[in-house]
Amino acid sequence: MENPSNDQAVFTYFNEIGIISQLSAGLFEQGLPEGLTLSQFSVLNWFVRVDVEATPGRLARAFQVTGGAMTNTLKKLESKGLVKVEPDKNSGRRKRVTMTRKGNQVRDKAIKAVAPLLREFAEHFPAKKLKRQTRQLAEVREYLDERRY
Amino acid sequence: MENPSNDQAVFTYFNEIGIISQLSAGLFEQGLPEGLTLSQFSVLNWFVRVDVEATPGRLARAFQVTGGAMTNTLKKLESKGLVKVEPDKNSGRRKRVTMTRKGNQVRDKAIKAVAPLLREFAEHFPAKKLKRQTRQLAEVREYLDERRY
DNA sequence: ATTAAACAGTTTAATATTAAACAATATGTT
DNA sequence: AACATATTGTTTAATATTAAACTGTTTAAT
Repeated sequence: MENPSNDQAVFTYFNEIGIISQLSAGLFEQGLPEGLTLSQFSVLNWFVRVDVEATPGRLARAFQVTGGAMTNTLKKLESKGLVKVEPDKNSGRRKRVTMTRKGNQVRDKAIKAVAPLLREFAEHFPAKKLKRQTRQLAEVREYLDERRY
Repeated sequence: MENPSNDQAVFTYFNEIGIISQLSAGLFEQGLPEGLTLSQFSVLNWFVRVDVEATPGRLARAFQVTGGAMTNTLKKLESKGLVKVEPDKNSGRRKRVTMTRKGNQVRDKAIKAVAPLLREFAEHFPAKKLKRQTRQLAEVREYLDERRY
């Protein structure tokens, strides 16, 4: 063992992250309407924040999930009438995903539903601190993303 | 909307955490021996770091998972001969979980297997920075833990 | 033009997790 | 002592995810 205590520090770090991921996802989903999962909500939110249309592959990459997982998420969203999935006119293998009006409404409803939770959290962890942490986390996320094959 | 940009900051924060959790778990598990999952390894590691024996409930609480999840994890570990699960002599409803010698060996092997990954990570993110972040994360984790019902 | 390789998306089987129902045991109240 | 309640652990059904196999389409090389 070259430096086991450092190893332990790294391990503890990821352990904390894992638990927070689990707890926060649970808290979020409790509040979401229409039986939305966090993944489903995230896709809806993406359409507001990033772009009005996407391919399944682009979404899968954006959320770091497999294509299969995104297929499943989009199917659920489509069956709830929240997104529309059409063949791409320019390419026979791509598809074009867009959010429906209902999708937009449900997303707004979801935002309102989780707002109190977010506010409460923001009171305990001020925006400045949070943003600094987010930057640090983004570095780690980018590193891990590049690190995998 | 009272303060949507703050809401978005909180959401982004948890989003980064979720992705890191996913990526790091994946990287970890790729390296682990005996087909160990991260959960299984974490339990073995716990026996080295925290205590030599435990009840299933104590472990479930330590890792913030449901009892059912821990039952499953312990069954897998038991079937691999890495832990022993016995009835508690003092209480008919509790059980006593301990790590076997093989469990100890496999844990050491696992530590060695992931060490290069941890070292590489530690080079990019120095211990001091990491520990500061870990403290901040622990605050958030504790808050979320108390926050849920 | 053929053919091989890469790419986009889906399907399948396996699995870890959760919530809820359940069984067994212990604790506490009267 | 009897009975209600709480605790501990397991089981069950549902589900989100992954890896791998598969289908269809596009691109590139010869």
